[in-house]
Parts: sequence; C-alpha cells; structure tokens
Amino acid sequence: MSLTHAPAGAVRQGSLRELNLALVLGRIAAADRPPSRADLATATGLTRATVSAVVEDLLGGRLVSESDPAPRSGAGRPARGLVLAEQGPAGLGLEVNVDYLAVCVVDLTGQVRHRTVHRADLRPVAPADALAHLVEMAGAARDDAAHQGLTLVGAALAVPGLVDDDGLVRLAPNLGWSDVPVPALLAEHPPLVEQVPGVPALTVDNEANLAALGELHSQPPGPSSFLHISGEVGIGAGIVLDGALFRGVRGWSGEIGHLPVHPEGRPCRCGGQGCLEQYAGQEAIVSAAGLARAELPADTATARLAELAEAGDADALRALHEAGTALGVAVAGVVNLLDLDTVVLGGGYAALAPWLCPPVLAEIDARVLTAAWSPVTVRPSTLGAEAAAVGAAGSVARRIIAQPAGWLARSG
Amino acid sequence: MSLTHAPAGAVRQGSLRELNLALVLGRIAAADRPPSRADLATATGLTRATVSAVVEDLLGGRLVSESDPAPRSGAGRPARGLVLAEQGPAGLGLEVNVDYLAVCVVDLTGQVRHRTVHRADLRPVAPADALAHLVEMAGAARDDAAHQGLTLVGAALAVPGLVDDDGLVRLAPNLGWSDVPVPALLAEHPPLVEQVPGVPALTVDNEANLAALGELHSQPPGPSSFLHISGEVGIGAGIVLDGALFRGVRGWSGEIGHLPVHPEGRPCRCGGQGCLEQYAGQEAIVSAAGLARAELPADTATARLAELAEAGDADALRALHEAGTALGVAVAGVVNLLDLDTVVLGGGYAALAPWLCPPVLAEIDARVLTAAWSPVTVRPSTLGAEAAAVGAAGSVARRIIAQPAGWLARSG
DNA sequence: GGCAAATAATTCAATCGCTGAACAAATACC
DNA sequence: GGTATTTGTTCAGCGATTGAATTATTTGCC
Repeated sequence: MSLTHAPAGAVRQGSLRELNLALVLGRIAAADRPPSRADLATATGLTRATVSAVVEDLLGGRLVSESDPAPRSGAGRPARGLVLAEQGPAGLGLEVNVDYLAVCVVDLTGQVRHRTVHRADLRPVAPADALAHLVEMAGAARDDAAHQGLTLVGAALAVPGLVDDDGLVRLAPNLGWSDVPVPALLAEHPPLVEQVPGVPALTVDNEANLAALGELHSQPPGPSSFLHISGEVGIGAGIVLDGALFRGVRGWSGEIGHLPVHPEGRPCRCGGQGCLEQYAGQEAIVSAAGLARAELPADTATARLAELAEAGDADALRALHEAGTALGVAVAGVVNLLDLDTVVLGGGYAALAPWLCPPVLAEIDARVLTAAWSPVTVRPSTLGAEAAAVGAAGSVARRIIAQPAGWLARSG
Repeated sequence: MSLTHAPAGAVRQGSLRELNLALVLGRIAAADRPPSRADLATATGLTRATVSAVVEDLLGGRLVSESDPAPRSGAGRPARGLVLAEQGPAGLGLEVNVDYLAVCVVDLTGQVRHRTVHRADLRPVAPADALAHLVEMAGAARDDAAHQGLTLVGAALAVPGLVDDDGLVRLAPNLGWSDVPVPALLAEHPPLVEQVPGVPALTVDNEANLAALGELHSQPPGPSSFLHISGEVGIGAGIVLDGALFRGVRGWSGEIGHLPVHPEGRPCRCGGQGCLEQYAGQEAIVSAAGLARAELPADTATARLAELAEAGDADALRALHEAGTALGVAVAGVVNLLDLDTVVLGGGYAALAPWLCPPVLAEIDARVLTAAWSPVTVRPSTLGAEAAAVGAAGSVARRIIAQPAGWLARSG
C-alpha cells in the first residue's frame, strides 16, 4: 500500500546530495565485500572528493561504519572498508496470520535482530484484540531493539488479505476479517516507532507481497525479477519486477489462487470456477491425500504431508503431483505473460517443494515457448516461517537505504 | 520500493539540468493545454527563474515553441503558452507484418506526419528483401519529413515475433522468420536517421509491445497501466505498468496466446495444449465460424467476420462468443494476477470488439474477486491499422521527450 | 485617461554541491 | 631506505538553483 510511484518531482539543488547519498549507500548495501571510498567512486562514477563528502554524511548519521581494511594485494595505502551500520535505524515487522502473530526487527544489513512468535488460532479473535496483542509484542521488541542500539523508524504489517491504499483491510477471508481499519485501531495505542521524514510510520500490506520483498532482500542476492508464491489455505503471489514489487493499479495484484486452471471445473468461493486454489490450495491437497478426516490444524497439515511424502505414501505423492501440475499450468501462464525466469515457492509450499517442483517444471517446459532458450528456475524460498514479518521489517529498513536523507535530516 | 525513475548512475552536476529539462518537457507534453512558465513552476516545484532558464534551452533546441496565449480571466500580464514543437526531431516507425510493410513518422506531439503502407504477402519474401523494401519506403519518408521541417532521430521496427536484446529476431512464426539479424541486414543500407546521443539509431521490438506503447501515448491520455492485446493469427499482449512497457527478463513478455485456457484441450504448435490461441486466434475464430474453406487472406478475414456478425450470422456470432469466452478466461487470470483495470483490444480484435467485449467482461465479472469493487474496462484500441508502426515511431519521439539533453547537445 | 492591482517573466547576487588537480598518508616492493 | 602505488583529503573553480528584486503587460476601477 505504500506509494511506489512517488511523483517525479523537481530536482532541486539539494536533491543532488539526496540522490547521491542514496546512490552511495545503495552501493554499500549491494556490495558483497566492504567497499572503499575509491571503490565507490569508480563504481558510481562520482569523484573521490564527492564520495568522501557523501560518506562523511553517512558516517555522521550512523548509517554506515568503517570496518577492518579488506585484505588486498599490491602496494598502496590500505583502504578503509565501509559497511552498513549494525546500530542505527531498523524496521519493525508485524504479521497477523491465521494461526500465529509475529513480530520482528530487521536492521539495515538485513539481519533479523529480534523475533517473537505467538502461536494461536486467530480466527475467533476480534481484530482489535489481535492488534492489541501485536502491539504488546511490538513494545517488547522495541525495548529489545533499543538495548541493541537500534531505533525503530517504521512498521509494516503483513495480513493475509486484500489491503486498501489507506491500510484498510478490505477482506482477509481465512482470517475472517472484513473492512478492518487497521491504522485507526493501532492509533489507539502509543506509537511504536520514531517518526522519520520519508518513512511512513505504518504500512499495511498483503503477506504474499511482503514475503516476496523478503525474498528479494535475502542474502545472497537473487534475481531482481521473480514470482514468489505463498501457498497457504489461499494462494497468493508477490510479483517482483526489476527489483520493485508490483502492486497493481489498486494494490491487489498477485491473486494467483484464482487463476482459472480448469475453466469449467470445481466452483470456488470467489464465485468463479476451476480456480487454482481448488486444486493446489492447502485444503485441496490435504483432501486429495486423504487427510481430510484428520482435521489437522493448519500449521501442521503441511508438515504431515511432507512426512507422508517422504515416507512414500502413494496418496500423498499423487495429491502433490496433481497440485504441482495445477500449479504448473498457472505458473506456465504467468511465465508466458511476464517472461520471468525464476519462481520461488514460499509459505507452505517451501516444505513441499521437492514434490511440487518437478510437475511445475514439467508444465513449464511443455507450455512455455521460450523455456527451451532460457530455462526457468523453480526453487523453494530461502526464508523460513514468518517470511512475511521478516519481509515487512526488511522493507522498512530498505526504505532508509533508498532514502537516507530523511533519517539524516532527523538525526542532524 | 523504488523511488522515482532515479538515474542508475551518478548524479553529476550536469545531471541536474538534464533531469530538469526532462521534467519540464515532460510536463509540457503531458499538459492538456499549453502551460505558461509560471504554470510549470508551480507544477514542478522549481522556481520561476529555473523554469525560465530551462525553457530557454528547450526553445533554443527547437523542442518547444511559444503558442498564442491561452485565454485567461482576470488581471495580469498574459502568459505565453508553451507547446511541443511541430518542427524538430521525429521518430521513424517501421513494421514488417504478415501481409504488409508499413512506415510512418511521428513528431514530438504524437501526430503522424507521414504514413506509407505496402500491402503484400511477406511470407514468401526473404527477410533481407523485405527489409530492403522497407528501407526504400523509409527513405521516401525521411525526405517527406525533411520537407516538413522534421529530423529523424531514431527508428524502431515492429516485428510479429520474439526479439532478442540485440535486435536478433529469434522467431516470427507467422512470418516464417527465424534468427534474422535485423541490425546487421539494415547496416548494409545507408543510415536512415541522424545520430543523436542517447537515442539508439534502431531498436527492434515485438509488434504487440509497440502497439501497446502507441496506445499509451495516444490522445487523449488513458490509464498508465493496462493490458493491450493484439489479436492476429497469433495473440500477443503488451503490458504497460505505471507508464512503462514491461518487457520481461528476456524481453519476451506478453505471450498471452499461449496461456492455457483448457489445460487438456487442443494441441498447439507451441507444444502445449489448450493454449488461448487455439480458441481465440484468428484461425480458430474463422474456422469456428465456418469460413475455413473460403481461404480468405489474413487481412480480410477479420473484416468478413465483422460483416457476418453485423448481419446476425449465427455461426459467426457463436464463434465470436466462444472466442470471447476463452479470451475472457485468460484475461481474468491476468487481471487477478496484475490487478489491471483496463484491457485494450487491438489488432484484429479491435474490429470485433462489439462481440468480444461482452463475453470477456462476463468472465472477468465471474472470476475476478476484486471486480465488484473496481470494475475493469474492456475497450477497443483507439489506433487503427498499423498501430505497431505508429507506436514504434512514437516510442522514438517519446525518448526525446524523456531525454532531451542528448538532442540539445547535438544541435548546440 | 490615469492609477492601482495582479500576474508573468527576467535579472542578479548568493549559495550549494560537484569537479579536478594538487597534496598528504600509508603501504609494498626493490 | 627509496620509490612506486593506492587511498583519502583539501581547496579553488564552476555550474545550476534559489529567492528577492525588477521589469513587463494586462485588467479593473475611479
């Protein structure tokens, strides 16, 4: 729900420094080893004099720090390496999901510095109560972060549903939420983060979107365009194009669960027919594997499926193959449309990837014209559970890296 | 997450002026009536002094000219309106299609200043010969443009196929081309355009992409995110997101014709099964309408279909309804995935839109969860035939508007 | 007709940030 | 120990923006 498309405003005198601060800081963040000022000068095209001045600002604002000189061969004065500061601004990530609440803190380097998970069935809980509990957890997280020298500069909340531009949760079907005004509800609690120019105090976003952002910023750096699919009860996708999340016109992109894979097939609760969710959603797989009667809680169904598949259970294997095939049909369509070369299976799919990937790849190979020239990679997510919370916190931290001027203006 | 269209490289001292030139020129291009310098100052946030200086550069470079003062009420010195110059740089658009060659010239304002179409069946013609003919047509176009005070600064070639980054046409199935090195073949002819820094002399792109760009820049301005579908023998789509064409990782996005709509359905020449093209491609519609025996040339099949449908022919109506339904299934998937609110039917579909739109909309309404909150518009393209050539020429002209500094450096 | 108000556009000294070259610092190699 | 080499800093110069003052041109009012 954040403004991805800031109006291309005037380039003022001061913008020059703002842009170069972001440029240099971004290079430091993207480098695989601590770059020197001279490295940055050659990499960015700025002069060493300018880089020195910019770096001085960044050091003064505690956004970067000098590290031990990187080992180097040859003569010359040794360089001083520059790394992102491990003390300074950090992002707060919040997540409300069907069966847990999660809070985490991520620093500029992308490290998770704090993580709390509270497992509970959230469906019977009123939104206000769930958020109140989340705020309580966040307060503890903030104190912990402060102890580690971190300042929370913004929060992002992940929700398994459709979110409006202003943070209104229109519909989170599996959670039972509809039209929940999250910002208003959170405003009743004391503020969790320090206000920093250019960083919204709170953004609310779809969990699939934030999990995709987490994947984008995970180490080691992966591709800048990919499809991240979160397979839970519903199936959501985060679409990352050229290093930026594509949210769609209204912010409701990624509803891959309702791609028609059998147009005259099973009716779906969305009103359509033959939606992917009916063939590759968690309930569909569990049911096809003959586990329906077990009434497993949502968070263990996936693990149980993986166990059975590991043990060679025929029903489970067949169910996973069918789900993978349906998923592959949908993914093949997406790849044909968007020409992506990487598909990441996240959420519940991550643990099932060994059985889902082969049929997905088979469908891609059969249906994607260009697959012969440039193969498509399908792999599980590198982030574990609560990927959305980590991605949410990371998205805040990345915003500081993308717009350091706001933070610097604050701290003087 | 990304900021504005921040320049990837260093922001140097001179970049300031470059960026503001583009900013001001872009505003002039986007305005619906000629803005004054004062209007531009308030719109951009720059000071009037800066705007005056920037505009002086633009006037000197013949990119804009002063128009009659716009009518205004109230006291005060009358403003001088600024409009894009009708003499100056212009783009050359080239198109090779199955049954015609097209060349056109588009100026900065988006007006088509020259247009030549040569109808012929290009399938039996060798690529080099087709391109040679195109060059001949382009030479005449350049002379005509020069007479009108226009300077061609770049060319774009539209091809119905997959194009590599370096202009190699990997595969144009309906044209019978494969691995055609277009830039090398064109290099054997004298150059068609004047070299301008920042503007490639020749780009080669998929016709669906360029037609979508044409739609993006058509007057009056439409939405900045939409799906443009070119329905010919094959079905291609151009995806415009936030005012920019999305080309995909390899530049092969938009292969909507191979989205699976009936996963176990008719085999497709792509190797897959149940691709949209088998249900909504021109041949499929013609065949379903009982016109197969007629062996109509490709360029009249669509017109004949429209005639029959207009006359109430039951077979034609049924064929169009079925094609529209298949198209709707595919489009519903795309809308679910990308959250677009506008779908433009172009190419052969434009003439058939009265019969295709209703079933497409019906499928969208049935299958898109968010359609209830924000309706999706499906409409025919505003550009007529040879939309890709016009879009190609326009894309060159647009590049001057986006990067005026190169042109200004040239003309002094 | 004359004057004041209003709006548009230009002029100009001041300032900000980048540039390029010279210089200082620190190390490896001979 | 001397020299070459690379890093980082200092500083005068310069281009572009800024903001205020100034000029230009019209409407509205007396």
